[in-house]
Amino acid sequence: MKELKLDVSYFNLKYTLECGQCFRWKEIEPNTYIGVIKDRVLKVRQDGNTLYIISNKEENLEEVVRKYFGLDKDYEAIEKRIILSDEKVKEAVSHTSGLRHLNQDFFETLISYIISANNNIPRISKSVNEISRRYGTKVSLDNQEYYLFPTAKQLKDVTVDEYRDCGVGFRDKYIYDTVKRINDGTLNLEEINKLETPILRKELLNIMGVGPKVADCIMLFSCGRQEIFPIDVWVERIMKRLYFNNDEKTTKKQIAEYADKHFGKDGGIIQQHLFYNVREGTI
DNA sequence: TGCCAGGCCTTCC
DNA sequence: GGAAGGCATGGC
Repeated sequence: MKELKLDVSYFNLKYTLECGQCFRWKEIEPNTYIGVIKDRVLKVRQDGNTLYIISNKEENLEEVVRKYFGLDKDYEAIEKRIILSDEKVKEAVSHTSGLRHLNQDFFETLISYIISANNNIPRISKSVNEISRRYGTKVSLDNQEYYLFPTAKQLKDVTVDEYRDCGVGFRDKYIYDTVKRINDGTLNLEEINKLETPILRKELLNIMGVGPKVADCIMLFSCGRQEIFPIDVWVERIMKRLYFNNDEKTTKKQIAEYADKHFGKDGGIIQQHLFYNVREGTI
């Protein structure tokens, strides 16, 4: 099996894969992760400024990896720009330089973030993995078996109760309804992905189980809308503390307006740095 | 035991 | 359009 070797800079594999944006990567040894993406399984190791990658599928491997990890995006410029926002952002980025947005599959991200509502990351991972194990295509790497996240078509006969058995809880009916809409054509992800952000957001909000926070995560992590600033309980907490004098009465709307005004088009990546740091206790 | 987790839906005003 | 309550489930 051929190993792909790529030079990177302003890239940190650990921060990128452990910042909560993805649910299907596992660290098997320090700086080495195995994960399943859209159509293949990858083993990725970072050693300094080099990535070493093997996959069960070598076709277009470099292209797929570059796109998934955003390797062609100028993160040097992005980081140098965002640390000028203010001292708090600068402090956060100093702990998590190299954190990048992934470009994930739209459908998988949609379902994963429906599952994320009022949930915790380990359990989200468990549910997504279980849905994949039951209904996804089997692939193998290094004599180990993995499962791709299923397509909507592969899920077309799955019942509400069967989703419940995957550990998704009350979100079972939302997943069922979403899959059904995709299969009957009333929801077309490729089409809505072409829409301008405010209209795309509206379309996502029409999906059962998708509210403002989930819609924002989907747009940021799988639709390339880098200005989006999702506000979950962690981000709400840290924003209140850093920018609103810990005032309990601060609303999400005020936080969103602050982020839009001060972080602008870099909102998404700043949010990721804040999220990672507040959960680690480093800010 | 009770609270929390990358919130959302329904109901009611 | 905004506030309150319910919601599956596992970890702490």
